[in-house]
Amino acid sequence: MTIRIYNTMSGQKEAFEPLEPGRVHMYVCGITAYDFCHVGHARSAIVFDVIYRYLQYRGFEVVCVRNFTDVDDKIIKRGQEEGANPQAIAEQYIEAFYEDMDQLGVVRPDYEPRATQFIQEMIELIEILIEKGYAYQVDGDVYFAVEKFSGYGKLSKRKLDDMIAGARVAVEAGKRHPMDFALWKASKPGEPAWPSPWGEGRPGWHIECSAMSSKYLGSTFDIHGGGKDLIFPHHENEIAQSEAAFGKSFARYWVHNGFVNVNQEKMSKSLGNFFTIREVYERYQPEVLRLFLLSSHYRSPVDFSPESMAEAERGLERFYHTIEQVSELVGGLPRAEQLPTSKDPEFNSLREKIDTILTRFQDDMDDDFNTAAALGQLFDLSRALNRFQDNRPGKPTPEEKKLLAQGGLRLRECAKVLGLLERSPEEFFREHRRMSLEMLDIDQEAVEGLIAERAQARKEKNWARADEIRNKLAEMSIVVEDKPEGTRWRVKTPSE
RNA sequence: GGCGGCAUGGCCAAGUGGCUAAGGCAACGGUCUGCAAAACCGUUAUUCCCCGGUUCGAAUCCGGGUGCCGCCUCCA
Repeated sequence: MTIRIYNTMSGQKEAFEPLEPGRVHMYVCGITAYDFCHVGHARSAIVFDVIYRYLQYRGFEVVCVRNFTDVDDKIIKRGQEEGANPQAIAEQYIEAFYEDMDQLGVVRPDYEPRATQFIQEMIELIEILIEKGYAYQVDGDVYFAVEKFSGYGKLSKRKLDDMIAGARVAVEAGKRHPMDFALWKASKPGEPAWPSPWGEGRPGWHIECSAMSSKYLGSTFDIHGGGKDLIFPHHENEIAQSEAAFGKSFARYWVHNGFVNVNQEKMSKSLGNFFTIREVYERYQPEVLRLFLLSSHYRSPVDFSPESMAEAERGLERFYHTIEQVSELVGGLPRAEQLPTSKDPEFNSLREKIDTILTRFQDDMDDDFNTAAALGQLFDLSRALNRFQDNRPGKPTPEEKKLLAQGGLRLRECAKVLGLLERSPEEFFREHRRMSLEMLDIDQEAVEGLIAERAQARKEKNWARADEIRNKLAEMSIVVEDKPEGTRWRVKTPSE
């Protein structure tokens, strides 16, 4: 079975064959560091994090590059507004980006270059483009001449004529064609500037990705990714620059993630309907956001809402509950072993589920990284594990324990590829409780006092009193669970 | 105006030519429980926006319609 990837260039799923067998070179467009990241950025990061993890899981040696744009109009503007140096602004938001991403469990790519570290390479690239007649200089600016590149529009499926027809295109003096874009911009006083053959200036946005990708991955590489909104003009322009300069085809598979919506509309700065990642962390654990975002296919839009986040939270509780139960029963999860055998049909039914989970998971993931379907397989296994334990009220036999342990282990093995269930259940539930109590402003000791009081009442079989306390706790959004070994409690979040 | 995407049960969401249309959430009934909760079992789409067509056979392909969204300016 091979991996199939939807390629924006062809508009179809294609069998994935890297340029060099066993090795994958991928480049992902990162952020422009001028503000805190929102849920849309989180989606992109998570989608490509999962692709990165999965390709490694499938045995590829992956070299992944994700850039930071640390020089650009928005950063400069922000600097002016705050009276700060643009470089400091970029630094500050790159730092914030790492804080957000680390919590989300996004693995760091192999290389994370910043545009300003590659000024010389960009200048060299622009010189090649001028030499080859693809670019021209006007005063201190250099533009790419889109008409010279015959393939312009092949990724976004547009024709130059159509583009100018409907849209208002910035009329900039000196451009030969309205769609020509800047490779180099002359800097105004007070703006960041680097010396160049065309005078003091700074690079245009698109050129950095062409320069950095070729530097780390070669002029032709396997996967290029980013949000759907980058297809035009950013990726179209990258193709034009790179293919014009190197005379070789650029990225082989173009992967684009869909948007995060709010009430069916794209989450964006301009609409003001965005939630920063750190705002989300005030109410939910980062892992909840991750599960939510992976519950839909990466190319589909997802609607961000309290309801869907609550749903993801319940889903996580379910998974961790299963792992907790299994761990308690078998005493931690040991190493991977062969699955034990038995003649018992129930045993074999679970054994079958466990035996096939890895291939079922892989089949779904191979099909264009279908995380939603893959998660379905994991929920299915989770339920099977719960069922088996539920139907064995007595002590499990050593063989049964072994089977359950392997089931728990494999559940985690698959989840890990999605960046999920990497913590202990205790940690998850503790954190869940802590956040809920804080949000509802409930005192933990008060709750525990009432629980103890109720335990006493129950001991005396004073059910009326016990229920009275339980009702009181319920009003505080506390749900109790009486277990043979004692009473547990959890906080019911308002959205539940 | 140009280009592209989406429409599946109460909600979320897989499935893109053929076994009983995954899975999650919610609801209801049951098992368990002092009663609950959690967990488990069962029930909830003869049907996949509408109308035509192709086919032995379509949610899946083609044509038309309706609705929603995105890109064409910075954007993950």
